Amino acid sequence: MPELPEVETSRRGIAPLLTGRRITAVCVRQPRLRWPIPAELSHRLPGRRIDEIGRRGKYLLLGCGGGTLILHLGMSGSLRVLDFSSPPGPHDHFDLVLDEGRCLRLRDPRRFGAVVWTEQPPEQHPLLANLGPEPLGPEFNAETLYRLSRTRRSPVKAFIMDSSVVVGVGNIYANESLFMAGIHPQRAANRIALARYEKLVGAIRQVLAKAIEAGGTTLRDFRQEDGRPGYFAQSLQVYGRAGEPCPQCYHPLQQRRIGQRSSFFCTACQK
DNA sequence: CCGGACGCCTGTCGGC
DNA sequence: TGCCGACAGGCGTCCG
Repeated sequence: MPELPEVETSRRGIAPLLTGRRITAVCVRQPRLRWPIPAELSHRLPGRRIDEIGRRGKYLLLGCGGGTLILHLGMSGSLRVLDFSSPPGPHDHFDLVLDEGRCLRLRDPRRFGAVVWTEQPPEQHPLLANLGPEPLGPEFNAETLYRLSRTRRSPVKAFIMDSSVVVGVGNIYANESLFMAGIHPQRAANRIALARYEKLVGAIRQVLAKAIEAGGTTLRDFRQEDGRPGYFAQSLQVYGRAGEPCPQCYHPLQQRRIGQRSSFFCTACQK
């Protein structure tokens, strides 16, 4: 999916178009996503104003006067803002219809995404309550990561993809960050020194920030809100590049499954 | 508490 | 050309 840079790209794209707009209706074409889209949305949402568009990890938060619509893009979701009259595609499952004839349209071929409504503070919702720090925020630092890692014997790649450790780092950016930090993805998290976590924290920050600047990574499904792809795919150093020469040392890049996810790395540069 | 496996879906691609 | 299995950006849940 959409990892943090793609979700943040979506947030930045839709925010100026949605903030302050009034919701007039909800259009559900396929309610069966990760969880069923609640039927109550059709009478809870119309009339509300969208006050702000936030993000927590890979969750988008549409604050609407007293409640929050939580959106998740799953593996294949994307959001567009367009005229409600434009014909929906086969995987356009959900529209938030706005005043002035426009809508926020969720497309999600694999339907691992989610649309959830809560009237509690969103950070208290069970989906968000146990999330770790934002990787681009001040609470994400090497000391915390190091301390958490001491009891974790699983591969460091799985460790940084654990959303209770840090949010937003998915398979692409975990691979890229570990390459930049020179750490082998399979190394046990508790066998990495503090100094190397310093480097890893810097790498994660830099990779995510650059990817946001590029509008995210489009492999197949992801689109920015105006339909353009993200352009970070051309900056990927190792993801999807098995057999190609390492950008640092020209050894062929390796691919291996670690924790059920494809992992790409250089055995010469990453220890 | 931790770690690993599974399932949810559709689309695409490579091999035979 | 057609079929079939493997795999794809996530993550909640279950089990040992």
